[in-house]
Amino acid sequence: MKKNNFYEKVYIVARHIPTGRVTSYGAIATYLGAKRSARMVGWAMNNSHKQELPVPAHRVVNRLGILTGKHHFDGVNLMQQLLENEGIKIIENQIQDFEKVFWQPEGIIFDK
DNA sequence: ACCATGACGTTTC
DNA sequence: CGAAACGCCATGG
Repeated sequence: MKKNNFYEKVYIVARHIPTGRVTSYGAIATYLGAKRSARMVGWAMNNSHKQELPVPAHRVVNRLGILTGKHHFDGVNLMQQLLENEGIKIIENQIQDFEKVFWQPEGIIFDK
């Protein structure tokens, strides 16, 4: 993991997700200029736990607002609990009112 | 350079 | 609705 551009950005963006809001892998990828690399974003999340700074990966879901990556957390309920704890309603692994809690990356400052 | 992998996305069945 | 087939692309062996 020496990559400092793509992953770094992904982590930075993820850390900018406001509490109680969520975004999608595709949104992040698009914001980073590689809209076709949503998979990379997901993969970055996979490595996110290795980062020193905490990355709220639970606030990143797929474009349908489904917690596809929940299996990568401690328990399959952790991700959902974290989100619900922030006021997000989830039913059957799917975020309710996804459009309302969706957060589009913007105004992010990439340190570097 | 080639091949495999993947927390995606879209389309099709 | 669920599964599968593609497409896409960065990363690592």
